[in-house]
Amino acid sequence: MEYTIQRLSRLARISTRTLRYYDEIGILKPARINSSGYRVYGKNEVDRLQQILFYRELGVSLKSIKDIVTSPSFDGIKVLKEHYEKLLEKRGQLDLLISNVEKTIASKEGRTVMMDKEKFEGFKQKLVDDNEKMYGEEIREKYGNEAVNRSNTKVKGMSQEQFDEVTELGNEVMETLQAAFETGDPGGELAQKAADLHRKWLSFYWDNYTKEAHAGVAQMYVDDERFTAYYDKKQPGMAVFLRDAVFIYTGTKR
Amino acid sequence: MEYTIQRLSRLARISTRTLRYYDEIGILKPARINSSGYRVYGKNEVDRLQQILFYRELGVSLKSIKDIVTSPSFDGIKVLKEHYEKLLEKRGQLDLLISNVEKTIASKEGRTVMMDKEKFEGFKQKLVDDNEKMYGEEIREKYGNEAVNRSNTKVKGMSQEQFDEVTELGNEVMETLQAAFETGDPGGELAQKAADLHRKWLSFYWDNYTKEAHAGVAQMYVDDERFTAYYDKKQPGMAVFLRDAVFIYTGTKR
DNA sequence: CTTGACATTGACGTAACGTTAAGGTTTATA
DNA sequence: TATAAACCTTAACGTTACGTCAATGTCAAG
Repeated sequence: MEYTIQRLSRLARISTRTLRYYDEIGILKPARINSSGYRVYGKNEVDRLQQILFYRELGVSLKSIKDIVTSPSFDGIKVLKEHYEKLLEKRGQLDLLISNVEKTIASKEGRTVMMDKEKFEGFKQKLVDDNEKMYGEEIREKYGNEAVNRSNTKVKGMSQEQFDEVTELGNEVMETLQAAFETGDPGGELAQKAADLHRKWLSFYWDNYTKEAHAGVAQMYVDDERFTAYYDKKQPGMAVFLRDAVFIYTGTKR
Repeated sequence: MEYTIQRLSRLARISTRTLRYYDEIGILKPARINSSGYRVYGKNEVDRLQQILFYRELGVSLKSIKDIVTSPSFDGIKVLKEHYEKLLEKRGQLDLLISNVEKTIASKEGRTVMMDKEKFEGFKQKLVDDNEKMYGEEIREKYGNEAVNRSNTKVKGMSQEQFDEVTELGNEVMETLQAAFETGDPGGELAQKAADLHRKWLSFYWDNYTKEAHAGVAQMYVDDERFTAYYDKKQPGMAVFLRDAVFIYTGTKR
């Protein structure tokens, strides 16, 4: 049995455009072209289309499908498993999203939209709380940074502009640090830039900066798991890398 | 505080391209353009960007976000709720997909890929089973279609080409029926075409066609909930509509 | 005065098709 | 047999939310 493009399209419940597209990208060429230039599909093509649609149904990209159907002995199961992992991740994200939307609707239904001002206050409060957790008695004693004592009040007194600025700076530190991390050299240009940005960032919270305190904090990032978790979030080993960079920056020897 | 494009981009952790794009599509214009043609953003823009990113985080399209942020009194909660429904549906589909992929991996791991031939046999067997369920003793008696007796054997004897053809025809019936349904007129051109296609489709299963049997089957679609469920799957009321069309087609009076 | 960091607009690329547009071919019907 | 209806072709733009050059202008620092 031979099929014109439309007959095949109706059989498979897809558009003719799709079939032409599949021809174009080479995942399903017609068996032959007749004298009028019409595409003619045969049994093999029907089978192949079925395979394609099967994988498509599973959400596999056409690029991956191409790999599957063009190489006869391709490991379809491997592709499927990879795809499966992606799907699970996607569902995790979706779940998170859904719960966020739920919360938002609930809070909006209760009262009017939280004002941005309030949001900022919220952010600031959170920062203070985090600091409180971080610069607890024990850590303070251990590293002796009396300068951090006034950190909290300083944050609370920040204007929104200052807050914006420090937020931006914090982002910059992370960005630079990530780029530096990829070079693998804590004494390199990028890493030193990151250390310098980190100093600037710290200066927002501290009244007076000293190399010793800076190095102390850097060491703390490695020793205290709450900090390590934060810095290693994106890349494991980042906290150690930052410490090494800061040590070099401040001229501290391990 | 005023921001250049890059400072704002770093503050919000997005690219400058994104900000230019938001300007382009009009969801976030800069406060002003300075003498050098640079974009200058102010406090209001920061606030607005925060809103935009908030909704973006929730997966809302920029088009919808535009509606939200441009009209000051727009009902953000309504948009969120609609979006929420979509998300739930999406998760449902995703769950289905995941379980399908799971099953596929499991079955592939057990034995080699199910051959297409086998698939067709599977489809055919399913069709026979469905028919068996549908044309059960009680229905047969009620409508007296002795012709459908041989339906099953006929299906089993089909070649793949015939099978393809009848599948296509079945699809066509549904398509036409849907289009006709939208016109709302069972006596209209489209509906009569659907009835005619339905006759052709039936003829694949029947040895001899009669108007009376055709009308009987059409009535059965309405009386038997298994059929009704099938035809009403896409559009409630479709079964009744098809019956009416077939009644007109066959000249049967209700 | 040069260099580097930053800014601009413009335009192509992405994934998987949908949708015209302009024009040839086959089939059905009067 | 003429013609209309149905079907085929390629070409090319539109879709989403930006990423990524390219070519060029501006500004602060050394």
